[in-house]
Amino acid sequence: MVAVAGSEPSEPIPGATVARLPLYLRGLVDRAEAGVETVSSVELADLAGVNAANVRKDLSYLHAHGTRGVGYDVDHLITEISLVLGGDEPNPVIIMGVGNLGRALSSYDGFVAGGFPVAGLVDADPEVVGRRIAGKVVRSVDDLGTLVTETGSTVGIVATPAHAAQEAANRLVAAGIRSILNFAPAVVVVPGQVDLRQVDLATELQILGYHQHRRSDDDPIMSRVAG
Amino acid sequence: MVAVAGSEPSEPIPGATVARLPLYLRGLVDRAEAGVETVSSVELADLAGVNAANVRKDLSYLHAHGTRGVGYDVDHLITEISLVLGGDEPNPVIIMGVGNLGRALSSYDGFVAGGFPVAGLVDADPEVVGRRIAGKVVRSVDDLGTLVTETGSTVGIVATPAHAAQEAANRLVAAGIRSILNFAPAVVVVPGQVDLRQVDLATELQILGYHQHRRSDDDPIMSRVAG
DNA sequence: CGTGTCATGTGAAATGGTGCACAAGCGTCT
DNA sequence: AGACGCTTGTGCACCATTTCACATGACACG
Repeated sequence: MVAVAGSEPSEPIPGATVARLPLYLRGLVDRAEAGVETVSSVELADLAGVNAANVRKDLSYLHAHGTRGVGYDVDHLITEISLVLGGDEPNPVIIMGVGNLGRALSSYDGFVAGGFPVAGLVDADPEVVGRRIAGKVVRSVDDLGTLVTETGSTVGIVATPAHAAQEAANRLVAAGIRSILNFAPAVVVVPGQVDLRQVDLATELQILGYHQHRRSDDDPIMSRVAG
Repeated sequence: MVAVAGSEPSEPIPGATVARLPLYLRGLVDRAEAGVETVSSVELADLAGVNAANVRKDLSYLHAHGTRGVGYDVDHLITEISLVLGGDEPNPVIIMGVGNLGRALSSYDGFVAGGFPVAGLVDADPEVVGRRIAGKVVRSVDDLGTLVTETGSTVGIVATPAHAAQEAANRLVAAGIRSILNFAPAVVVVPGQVDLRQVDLATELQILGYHQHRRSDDDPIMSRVAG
């Protein structure tokens, strides 16, 4: 059961680490633009808002080693992390659903900057199909297959209403999409080969709500102690 | 050092559990609308996409007990979870920054449905201030204090560009906001009494990118085994 | 009223992640 | 050349969370 592979066994990186790599990357790019050549794990930890030991352990999973007494080479680390996060080439995405949220995402700069240019917009509503949004013509769901192959997209974003989310995901999968980011407030099920992440805006607020509600229960007493 | 409190010591609920409560709530509301009276932990687990034992343990933290052999009372559970998540009353929110994302969030239905109506929009750009978006007039950052007290808001959403995020958060805190949801791709620091959650759209895609990139390395070999 | 079936509630093991503390290594300065 | 200061890399212990497995209890039916 040992790796028989050809190129790289590439030890699996813990999920928690992967989730932090983009943060590091952002901090590093920032520093690179400021002309800095090296960063210590402490600086990077500050930049990302995490513990320094955590940073070192995270980076030890990549093959990007630092220099003791000096720190990490900024440029080298940037290329190393970029490589781990989806290769070096841009990864075009398809957005399903151009309602309020879909439209906002279509022109979200962060996607392009992160290497995920928006390659196409798709909507089920015939009213919307054909209209030009953020410089792109909205395509019909029937064109999804062609759109995916044309653009070579492998990532899909679901920004439909909740009731249409599963259907949208199904179509994306059928069209050959490998990764889906779901913004619809609905649980979506996909086959095992497909990677799915959920971003639920209302849920985030509700989580905040818990802590706030909880605090206001205790505050009358606690504020005298902790204040 | 035992609890001296008046009303409820309210044992702290684990963060991971709190993050799942909104999911349960959504599933429960769905079932309630379908006229169902009781759900089992297995059904609820399906609805939320988690393990059934996990559901039971989560619910055991609330005081909502189920009935053995039957399941949980849907209505009772709904009110119980709603109560834990920020009380029963709606919690108005202020949105800082009405760019693409801010505008989309202003008219996002899920917020109202989740008990978080948008109470006000704020922007730093004098061009935008005074304009009407999603039925609300955009206010100046200088009016933030008044806006917060007027509306009784306790939650703030940061939807500004990255470079303005920390400043926006600072102002929210100064205005008395207790919870902040940050959509800007920047690490924001807030005082300890303030609760902060980060939602980073580009980061989510990059995380997906890792798995996809990783898979395409292994796939030629793995697909024969796992397929 | 007794029995069977079903679903909850929970102890305990397994897993995953975090953070401390320290040894090892690199560069610099004298 | 030698010593010192700084920073990495990591073993280890701690904590949170997940999951299994099972005893406990409720309901229904004969």
